[in-house]
Amino acid sequence: MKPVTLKDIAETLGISITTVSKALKGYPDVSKKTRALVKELAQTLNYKPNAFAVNLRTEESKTIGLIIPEIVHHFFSSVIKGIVSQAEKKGYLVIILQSNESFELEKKQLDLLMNKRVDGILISLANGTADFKHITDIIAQGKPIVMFDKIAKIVKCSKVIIDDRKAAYTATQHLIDTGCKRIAHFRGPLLPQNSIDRFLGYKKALVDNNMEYDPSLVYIFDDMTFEVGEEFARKILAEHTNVDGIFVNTDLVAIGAITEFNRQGVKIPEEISIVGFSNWFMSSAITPSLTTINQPGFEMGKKAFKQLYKELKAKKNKKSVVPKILELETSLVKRNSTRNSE
Amino acid sequence: MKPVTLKDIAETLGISITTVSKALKGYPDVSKKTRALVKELAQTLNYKPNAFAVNLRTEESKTIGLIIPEIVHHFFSSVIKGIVSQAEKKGYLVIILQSNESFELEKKQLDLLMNKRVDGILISLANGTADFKHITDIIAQGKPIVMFDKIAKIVKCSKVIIDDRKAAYTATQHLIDTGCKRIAHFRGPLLPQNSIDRFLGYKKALVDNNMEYDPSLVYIFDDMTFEVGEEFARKILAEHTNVDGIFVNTDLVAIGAITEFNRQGVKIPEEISIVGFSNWFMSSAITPSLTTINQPGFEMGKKAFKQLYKELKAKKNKKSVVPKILELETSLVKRNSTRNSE
DNA sequence: GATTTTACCGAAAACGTTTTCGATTTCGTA
DNA sequence: TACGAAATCGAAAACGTTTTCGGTAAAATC
Repeated sequence: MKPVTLKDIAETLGISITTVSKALKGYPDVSKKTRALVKELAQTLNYKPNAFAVNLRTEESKTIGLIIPEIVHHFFSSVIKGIVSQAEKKGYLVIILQSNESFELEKKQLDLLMNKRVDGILISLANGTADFKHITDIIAQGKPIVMFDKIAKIVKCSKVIIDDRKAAYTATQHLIDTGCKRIAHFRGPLLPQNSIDRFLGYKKALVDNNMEYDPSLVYIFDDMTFEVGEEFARKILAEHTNVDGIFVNTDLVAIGAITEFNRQGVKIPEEISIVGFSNWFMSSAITPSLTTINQPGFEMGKKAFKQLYKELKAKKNKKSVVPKILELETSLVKRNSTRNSE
Repeated sequence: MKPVTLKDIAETLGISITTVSKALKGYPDVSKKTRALVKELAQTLNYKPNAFAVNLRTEESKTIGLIIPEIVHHFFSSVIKGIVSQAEKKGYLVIILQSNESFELEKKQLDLLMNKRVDGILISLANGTADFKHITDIIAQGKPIVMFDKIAKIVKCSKVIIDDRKAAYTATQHLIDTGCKRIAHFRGPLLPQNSIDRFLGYKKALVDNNMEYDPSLVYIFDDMTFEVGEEFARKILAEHTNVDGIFVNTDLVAIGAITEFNRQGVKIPEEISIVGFSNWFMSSAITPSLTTINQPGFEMGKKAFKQLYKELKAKKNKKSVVPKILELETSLVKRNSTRNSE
């Protein structure tokens, strides 16, 4: 009934606990014979080291924490998958918590993870997070932490991101290249860096092409829902009949807009061209299929863990690490919601 | 630098470690005065109990494991969210692993969790899992485990499910009630219980209504993708021109089919009515919106954890638990992919 | 045969907590 | 004053592992 321990093996073999431990861990100072004996008995008794004891002794749990704003979200769940798959390969398990886009909750979850003494932390910031003391405190304690996607530029730690500004620039430029003259932007919330950068990329593309930047063409939404896309599509039709292109912060909203335009008989891309962001799998399914920016979530998760792993290793060897910014490549996926560029 | 321990507090206060521990944990045999002193110092020193030591001593980690076939999936990510949110309320953290619908991986992940000595396990079986020794072994060891969604009826443990057969029956009956005379079924893989039950519900509805059950109208798919929906829609049009209703195993595939029918100019619901399964949020977004069965993922996650929690408590009090089958209510969500029932 | 080297083993401390149980002090009451 | 009860405290064991360090026995060297 009780799980078998080193002591059990030692006693039945008439040797010391020390030797058993060393035999199992491949220490050189134990004879071939006893090593074989120990390993065999451990096998037949189905011995599994008590993780709690190992944790206490080694001061590490081979467990990392992950804080994410929202689990039910295609992009984030892809990231989770990337993290979990990579962590598993290196023998790490991952504890998931959700901040629900709340700063307060984010702090609380971080605290939980620290109390559990996870070896390291992966985090994508909540939209509302503007104060970073909870993060810098952790860094000060020497606990490895890496941010991804929704990051804070000001905080000194490793990050894995995409170049939102460049990607948004590319998206907007594509609208311009395919003949759009008046381009609106469905922007995300005011705060998170992504949202800001995508907006800036949009704006810069306009300016670089000598097109007027008109603030009234920027629609801000807090909730990234399908319905918001529908609503903004209606607004555009009502308020700006001359708009012939829209760069949307995220695919889901873009698809909502497409649905509404379809319903109203507005021709895409002839009358209005649309570019989304994320390359959600539904964007190739909708009619017309959505031109969008591919945002590699799975890859981001993998890279984020890999970086954290490096820092965990470094910490073990008492080496210091210089924070690293990993920028993943994005690409424009041309589909049928924009015209052909000649 | 080093985290503060009970010893640190004891030494600066000139009392024993025992008393400090008792003061913090509210034992009655410590005076108001020292209790206050200890608590205050603990506060100012920001003392956090070493989770590793607590784990070792108490033989529990306040951590549970969760194994899921696929993280990037709307239904499952809803379940995850339900589990995590509920677990957090009770002070539990959750470790997520993914079986990738592989039996071998499932076994391996279960092993990992057992080695980590999680307090309990939540699992939704992989499609390929037909042998359950890895599960019963765990039950035999007295570790609480509860299954959800994709379960094994034969295994004696608590489960939280929906009545797939009944829901499928309702869905099919709705097609019949709205005038469909020849109803096809896009069925999931052969193995998992859900897939079987939904098929059986479909079949029973036909028989109960004196309609012919025609095996050639049942299309089996292994991958639940949008593309499969498109493909089967084409097949239906090619092979069975008289089909006027389809009950589809899952919304994503149904939406693929709708897209293809739209493309081909087949009128929904006039020429072909469609009912899906899951109530994925996109099913209200597509045109025509999809009539479907609402499958409460978040709720399922919550209930699954609650049941596990009960069993964890029971185990602590050395009480035995009788496995419980929790059946969640589903409902038919009528939308525009089926006709009005008069 | 004496000495050094090598191979092998185990005692013991340590990680930080929880909890039992016995010891001491304080208090109330006769 | 004396005695029992109540209040308060601490020593010590225990959880199971890892690792240092010293010790003994065997093998190698001269």
